[in-house]
Amino acid sequence: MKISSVITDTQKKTARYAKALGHPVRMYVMDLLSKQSCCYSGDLTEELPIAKSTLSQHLKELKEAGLIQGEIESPKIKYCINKENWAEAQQLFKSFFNL
Amino acid sequence: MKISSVITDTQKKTARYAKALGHPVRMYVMDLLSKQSCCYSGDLTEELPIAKSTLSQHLKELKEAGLIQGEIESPKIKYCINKENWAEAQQLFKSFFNL
DNA sequence: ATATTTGTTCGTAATTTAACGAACAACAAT
DNA sequence: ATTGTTGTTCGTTAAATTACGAACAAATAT
Repeated sequence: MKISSVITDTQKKTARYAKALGHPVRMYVMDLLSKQSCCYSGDLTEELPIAKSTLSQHLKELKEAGLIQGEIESPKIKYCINKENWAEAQQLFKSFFNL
Repeated sequence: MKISSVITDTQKKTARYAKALGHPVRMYVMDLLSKQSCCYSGDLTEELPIAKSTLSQHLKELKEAGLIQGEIESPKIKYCINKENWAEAQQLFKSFFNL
């Protein structure tokens, strides 16, 4: 798969962010974080009707996509938006959608 | 407690569009269509280093997500952006990213 | 009538995603 | 030292995704 020749890095980056946002739970989390920038994983577990292990997986994906980062506040973990990458995603989608 | 009770329709819709855009090939196609609104499937086959059957699958997904629609211009098929849904997606991401 | 062009569908295979409960690790509180 | 809280990791399962070539269908061109 030599997509690299035709598809630009920008398109690949945008697709990567889109993929991370392509699930209702992850969209919910990012929607929340875009408004308050931080939240506790425990709060999400209470709100969302999914197993904590499932939530953990979704948070991991958002982390790997670079959209969030976790800060340890024992015994809790505070999840915050990754401002730098969030700004990048913002810019990418802004351009993509001609906003 | 179902997902439907916590996660809004807006979030689900946005996630659905995001998912459709979450692949480099589909991002490439939509990026093109956002600029010229229509294109021939055959042109894409030439440009992209993937089998035509694979491309067909990706186009089908974009169609099912409501982002594009095909018009028969025998023997070719002209793919066009679905303006109504594209506008919706634009709006959804605009709100989501606070643009 | 036959061949060509165009794109979808079929059959298949490998990989990824999504979900759960159980087990585990880290740390606080008792 | 033991208990409780919090969240990750493990093991498993089912379903979806991605990809390909071959076969097919529809329409045009020869």
